[in-house]
Amino acid sequence: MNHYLLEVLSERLNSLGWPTETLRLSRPNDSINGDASTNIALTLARTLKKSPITIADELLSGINFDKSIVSKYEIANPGFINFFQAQSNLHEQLVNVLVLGSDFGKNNIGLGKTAQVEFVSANPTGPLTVGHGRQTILGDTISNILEWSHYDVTREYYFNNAGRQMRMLGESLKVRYLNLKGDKLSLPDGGYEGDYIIEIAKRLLSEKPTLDNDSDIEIFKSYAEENIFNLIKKTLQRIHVQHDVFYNEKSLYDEGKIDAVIDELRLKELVYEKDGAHWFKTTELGFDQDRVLIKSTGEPTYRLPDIAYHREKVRRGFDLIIDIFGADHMDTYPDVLAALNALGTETSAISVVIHQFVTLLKNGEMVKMSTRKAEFVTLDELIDEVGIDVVRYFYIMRSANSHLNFDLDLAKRQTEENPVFYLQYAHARVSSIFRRAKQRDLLPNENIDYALLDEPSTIALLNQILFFPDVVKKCLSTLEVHHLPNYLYDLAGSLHKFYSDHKVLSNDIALTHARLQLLKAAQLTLKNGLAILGVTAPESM
RNA sequence: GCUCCGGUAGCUCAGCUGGAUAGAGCAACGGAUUUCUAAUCCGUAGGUCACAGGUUCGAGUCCUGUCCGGAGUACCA
Repeated sequence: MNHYLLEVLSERLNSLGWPTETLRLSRPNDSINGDASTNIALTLARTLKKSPITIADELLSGINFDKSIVSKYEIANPGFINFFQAQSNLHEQLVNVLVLGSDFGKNNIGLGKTAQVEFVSANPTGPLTVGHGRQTILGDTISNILEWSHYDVTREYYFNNAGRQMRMLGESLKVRYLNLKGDKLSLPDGGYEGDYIIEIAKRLLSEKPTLDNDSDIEIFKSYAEENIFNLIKKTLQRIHVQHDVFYNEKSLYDEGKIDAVIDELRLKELVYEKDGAHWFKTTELGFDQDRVLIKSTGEPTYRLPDIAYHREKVRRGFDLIIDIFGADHMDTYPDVLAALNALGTETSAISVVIHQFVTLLKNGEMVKMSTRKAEFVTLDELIDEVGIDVVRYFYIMRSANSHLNFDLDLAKRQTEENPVFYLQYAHARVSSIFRRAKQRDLLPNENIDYALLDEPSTIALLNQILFFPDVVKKCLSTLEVHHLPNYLYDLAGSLHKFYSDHKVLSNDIALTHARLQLLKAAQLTLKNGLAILGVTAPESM
């Protein structure tokens, strides 16, 4: 109906010579105000110098609405125009949903386009923590939304296995290894204290028992890296997150991409030397302080490879490039974008999604998290406690802009009053009805009398179902995926309400068939939505 | 100091590009089950949308300022 309304309304506005820019339709909060509403008369009042009511009158008087689409319209104070959708039109759309089936909710916005989503990107220094979890699920869900919009999506994990951190990791493993052999060495300053290092040391000892203090640190480093990466990948696999590309920062060095960036920035006179370090003249680009690109030790900071990496992403030709960062990386990307712009690289394809932190509450107290000090709860532990579905749902049910309070104790004990179960239960209930229907040989009927679907909670459910594609589009355009779980929760609510209002399988065969069609649509919408979230839609619970 | 995010019911949070009487869940209280799964449904109660100005027909939503909480402001990533 909305398409139709926008079309006839703008046509009428044009013929009156009135501006159409502010023409919008919205869904009234209260269905008493119709199924669609426009404030066009209010917005035109000023420029036309007429009362909104008069404008609305004039506007509507020249339109003959198609009765099979718009059953009724009215002008409401102070000047809204409300439209009521014809039920037959609603029922046509229901049929359409059923035809689309598992494609219902998809759109073609990304058809023929490519997208790259970079997320997780944790360096292999320790297992994924509860903190990484948010980004992991956020990135994967955004990727799913993109795929639902027919983008060709590359999920990418960017990592760095060189530098100070990794050396420290190697040192830490070496110490733990030698400890196992009886050596009383203690961890270096800033070493990794986690027990997982000891586990890896044990494994290394059994595989290569002859290493000693003089052994090449490289052996320890690469062994630690390999083991930790396997750990990370196993965790990702558990929650069904699969990256297409693991991009090693090192390749940027090997292929001369890093040198190219610094050379070109130097040519632009945006780099200077001070105290033995190479500085990026960001003040010249509008920032309040300059940044180090290459430390006095000769090692680049993360900033330089980040610039090279992003430049490379743009070169790879993606139509859409999405970076998922935690709030702690807030400061890094403006510099990177500024550098790219200075280098003449187009940055309009790049979007950055910043998510706020996850605060973990344990026994009502905040747990401080640090990988190095091993003060953290791993993502694996969380999955063990609450399960994959709950983990995936919890991480994205809230806006990425808000801090996420993850109360561990609550999450553990809450398994029965969890929103995700509310959703799944709705799906299972419907499945149960279909099992019963099958037992009674209520097979799909070709002549459905959709006009029988006219009770309030039925119409409400149908409207809710039809809203799904818009929600997907909203998630896409805003990259805020929490709208989806919120929507699905409401959908489940409409479904539960319908369930308690109406018995589906009854002696009224015609009505039963009509309701089964509606349920089929509701079920597939839930299923499609849950699929985007990566949450299972159980047949029974 | 500066940059970014948040401040909405006792708690955790929604609130679509400004719209009509600000909504859920949890917690509290009351009700519904000879019925397709009660992990459900219905009802009651709970609000100065941090505060103060501004913009306009209209502001939780936009602008300015203040206060509170968080993140950053590294030759860590």
